[in-house]
Amino acid sequence: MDSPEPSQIKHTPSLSTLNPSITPSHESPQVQESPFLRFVNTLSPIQPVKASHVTHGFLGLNSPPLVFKSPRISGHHREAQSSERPDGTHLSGGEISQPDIADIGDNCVGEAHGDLKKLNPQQPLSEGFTTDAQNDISTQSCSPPPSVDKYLADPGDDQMYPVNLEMEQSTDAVGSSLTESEKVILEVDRSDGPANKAEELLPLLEESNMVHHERPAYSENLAIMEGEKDGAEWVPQEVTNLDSSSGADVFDNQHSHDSLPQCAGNDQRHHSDCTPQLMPDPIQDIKEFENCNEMMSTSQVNSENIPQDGSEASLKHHGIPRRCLQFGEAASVTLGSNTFHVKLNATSCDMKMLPVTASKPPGIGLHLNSIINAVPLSCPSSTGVRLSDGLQGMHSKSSITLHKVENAAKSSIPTDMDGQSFIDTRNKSHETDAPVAADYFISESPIMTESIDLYLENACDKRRVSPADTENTEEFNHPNTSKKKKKTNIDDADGPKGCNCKKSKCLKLYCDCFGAGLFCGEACACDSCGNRVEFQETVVETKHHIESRNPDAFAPKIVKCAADIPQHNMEDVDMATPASARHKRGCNCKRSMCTKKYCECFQSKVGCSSGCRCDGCKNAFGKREDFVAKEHALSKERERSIVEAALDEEALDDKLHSRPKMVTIRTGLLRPANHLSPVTPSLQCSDQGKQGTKYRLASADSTQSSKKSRSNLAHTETNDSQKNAPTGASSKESELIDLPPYQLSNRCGIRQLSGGSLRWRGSSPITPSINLDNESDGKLFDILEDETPDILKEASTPTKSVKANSPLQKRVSPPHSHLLRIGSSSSGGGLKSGRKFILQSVPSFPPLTPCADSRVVCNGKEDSSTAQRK
DNA sequence: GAGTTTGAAACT
DNA sequence: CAGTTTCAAACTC
Repeated sequence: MDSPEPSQIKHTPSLSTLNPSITPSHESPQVQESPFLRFVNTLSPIQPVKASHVTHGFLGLNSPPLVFKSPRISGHHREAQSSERPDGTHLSGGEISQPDIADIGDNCVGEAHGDLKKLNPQQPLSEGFTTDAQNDISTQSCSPPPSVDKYLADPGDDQMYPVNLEMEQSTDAVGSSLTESEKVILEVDRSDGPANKAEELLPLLEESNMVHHERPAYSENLAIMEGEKDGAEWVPQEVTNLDSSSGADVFDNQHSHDSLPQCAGNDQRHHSDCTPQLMPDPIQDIKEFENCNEMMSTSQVNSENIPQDGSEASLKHHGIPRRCLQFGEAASVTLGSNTFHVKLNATSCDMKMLPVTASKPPGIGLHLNSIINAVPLSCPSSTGVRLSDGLQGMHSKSSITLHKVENAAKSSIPTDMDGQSFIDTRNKSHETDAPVAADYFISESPIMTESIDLYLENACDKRRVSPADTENTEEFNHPNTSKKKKKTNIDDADGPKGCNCKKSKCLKLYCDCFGAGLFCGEACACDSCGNRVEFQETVVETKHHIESRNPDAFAPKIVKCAADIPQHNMEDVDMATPASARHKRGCNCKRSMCTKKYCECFQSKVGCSSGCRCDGCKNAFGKREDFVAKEHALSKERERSIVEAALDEEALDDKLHSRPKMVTIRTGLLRPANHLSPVTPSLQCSDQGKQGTKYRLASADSTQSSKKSRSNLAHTETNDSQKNAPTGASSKESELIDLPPYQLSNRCGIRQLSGGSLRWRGSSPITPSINLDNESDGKLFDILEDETPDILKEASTPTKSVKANSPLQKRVSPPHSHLLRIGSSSSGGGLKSGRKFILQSVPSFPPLTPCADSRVVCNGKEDSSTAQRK
């Protein structure tokens, strides 16, 4: 009781603030009296119950203390909770619960209020309160959690609610009695068993607290349920009332099933009406729950969620639960158990789809795994996607783990996480992507780079190590993952292979592990390895040192955009490279003829490109000669199309003004983005950087830009000689500066992209995709021209979505520098990730991007230089 | 498993 | 920037 007041105080405000609707019930009598509430009260008790859910949720919300209490165990735990419960309604379990229950049973909602009021003079009880009171009563054991429950875990929560309802009704039918409440208490302890199981199931890292809260309530409910069941069969009746379908079976099921998930499932079934909860399958529930947890743990919840939830409890804890809550709530809102379930899934799906910006950062840490998973789905376009993907991955993982987990203890969960990494390792794509993902993270949060790297490394280690570790991971275990695979590794199955460094201490790029940004692990057979977690500082320093010399040192060597490059791409097809990927730097093979793994291109399973300096290239994935020839051909075609387009536009100049985007190629040819269906040229970043020629694109509004661009015709094509020379474009850029704001904006976008190479994408030549060259960075956008078949080459080579070959294979490391550059380069928009940018017709780009800024951006040199330096 | 070959990375 | 050396992986036997 002591605690309740403070808790109440705390909670009250929060509640009111959070949900006006909620507040009325508990503390604001004024609100309570609202006609609506009255009406509700007048309604069948069932409805109030529904309301109760809400209230519970709030109560739970209100009761952060509960969270703190969580560690407590069963009986005491409960009491403490009850005492702490914010609402006066939450009287001490013994005292309040009994009378309350009696009241409820006898009087239903309205009367209960009075009783409750009496019981809790402290709090102003209102009619609205009654509903709450019921909730509280029913839940008293449970009530606190509701909010918590919701936040913590959907399933659990869901379960709780239905149970509560039943409890209430049961109490009514049975007739309230202290004895029952006592029983409940006693049984609660018993119920702990199941609850514990549930906890085990719960993957939450921190869940313990949360779980405890939920447990007691849940356990109590179960206990009550059981007790009542035993005592009387009313329960089924009640159930039937609530839910025609489920009925007694549910109880039976609950009975039989101690595990939460099961119960939850049952509950869900039962309470489709009253409570949203509902995961038909306990397993699914668990999965969902785990997913939520994972989500939470990994992503740490969106900021958005937090406010909504308004949970007072520790953010951390709540964070996870909140995620769950959202899902749960959404589901609950929607309703029927089945529907709910579906929706829950749907929501999860949606979540996947959603671009969760906030989540990213959080996710970084954990979950490289998730990231990795995510990556494959959609190359690196948007973090949101990744996350979502990651979520999916999470789901899959969780599902997988569940089976194991059910029997297993909590500890299993972490293993699962590891398992994820394993999964990743299996799939080449995943592995390869991992670094990419990391890159993205890095790009987005440069600060995180180091940590990210570590994660990656750790992940790698896990990969290597874990497979052996957990049986569970068997699935994930890569066949190659045996400790020292040195030479076993390989192509398709590329498992993580360890390095075998003898003299470099694994602190040079010679070391594949180091080069991939990974720590050496068990799989490595290196001597005097300095690339271990213990030596993080050294490793980091070394990395910095290397990057200082070569910013791209840790960038993925193979750049490819699987997603970005549509089959349509002539280049891709022509290139004959599998994923339309190319080695960033190109190989320098002299004797191997690019037919052996000595050749990085070959090893990466990509064709050689113009960037290669190989002799007698016979790369099975694409000969350099062929590549060049094709590029050349393509470039001509493009020119043609461009010219045509330009002509067309000229005719349309008047209209063009309205049109947002023209991409001007320095060749003087205008490319009407408009031609392309949506006027959106996609830009891709390509890393060829040093080697390749760099092309600059200037996009501006169709007419003006085109004109200007024409004036600017000077096309700067840089051959390999230009490698690092960011210089030159500035003068050209100046021209661009004059463009109207929106034009500028467009430019800026392009600039950000400022990739060196252009690439036409899409079936129609109209849609150009611009590849960003790391090196080209900030430079003016060069126009693709005939003269520059190389351009095409480049473009083809590295389309930007970075995809490294299996890191394990030969390295794919997160291109910090690369991404960072990009981000830096894009002063205005900050294209941090190597995303593909689509120039859309943005009629008037908000002046937000001041011309000056754009100009600055336009100066490729500066951008590039700064970016690289960064 | 030892030795050779190869080419990238590092160094001058 | 070119040339050389170092290094470790890839390859061969």
